[in-house]
Amino acid sequence: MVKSARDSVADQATLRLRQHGLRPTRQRVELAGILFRDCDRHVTAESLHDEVSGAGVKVSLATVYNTLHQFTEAGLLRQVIVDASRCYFDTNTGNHQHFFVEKEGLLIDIPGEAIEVAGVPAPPDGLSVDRVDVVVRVRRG
Amino acid sequence: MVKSARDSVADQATLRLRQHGLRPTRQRVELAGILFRDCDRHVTAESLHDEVSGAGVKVSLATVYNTLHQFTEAGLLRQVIVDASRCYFDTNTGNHQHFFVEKEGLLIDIPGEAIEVAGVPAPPDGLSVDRVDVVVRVRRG
DNA sequence: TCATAGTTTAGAATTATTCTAAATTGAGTT
DNA sequence: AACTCAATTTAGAATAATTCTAAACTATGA
Repeated sequence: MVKSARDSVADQATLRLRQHGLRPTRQRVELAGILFRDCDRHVTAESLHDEVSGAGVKVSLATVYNTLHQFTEAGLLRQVIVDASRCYFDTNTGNHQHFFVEKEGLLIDIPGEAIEVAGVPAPPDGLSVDRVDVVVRVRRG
Repeated sequence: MVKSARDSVADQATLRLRQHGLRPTRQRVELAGILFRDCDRHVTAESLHDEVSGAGVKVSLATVYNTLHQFTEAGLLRQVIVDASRCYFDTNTGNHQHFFVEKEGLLIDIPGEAIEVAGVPAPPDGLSVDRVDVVVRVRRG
């Protein structure tokens, strides 16, 4: 029996999970496989659940939520807040910003080096800057 | 009977509502009075409902939601998206950005002239920029 | 005063998310 | 391979913010 491409994705995922102190369960390996096989993905819990279910894998929605949060804690994902009603997770954890097509719920990365935010005043006393998020809201047409 | 300060706030609110094609109902006048009496306020539906209720005025939460959206449509308010679970409304509709203290749900305005965002790439084909939002996430300490 | 379209409201419905407690499982022992 | 046990998964209930619905109310112009 030869190793399939799928096995290699799973192996990569398993390794990555172990490196981040996460036990590589079947569910986490499947989700990590989907999330990190390709680059720069933006998912919601629902969209990821649909995707993994569509691939014939049985993972509960609760586990998708748990896993997204654990991956975020572990630094494998980053949360993106652009919509009051949905929470997005981004596989790109580096310095970058986003275009957001509200109507379609579509996020597009903007390289961090491209954008520069100048003139941010010092925050009021007792506060320190955590990070600066830029959302470029765009629409068709 | 002399005119009270409260009446004058109500008169201003009434005028403003008429100017924007909104019928000045008791509820809308009360809410507009609270929102626009002072400058630069940031509210959620819940916080505004608490505030108006606390002032002894009876307005349903549904009406607060309706009113916030109508005011936004009319250009009297602007929505601010900084939190995945709550929706904020800002009485400052001009060009400006925000500090956000996540733990406290606190928004602080940054004048639009202060901040400059440079290097935003052209959006992908078929998309045009609606606006650019900057959120400076800050924390105590 | 009347008519009526616009508005308000209580409560039900919806949506995204989190919680709970019981069942299952991964991984290190024996 | 069987055993143990803490970590994980899960179905379904619970929560929270928001929206919807349909009936009651009200501002306004005739």
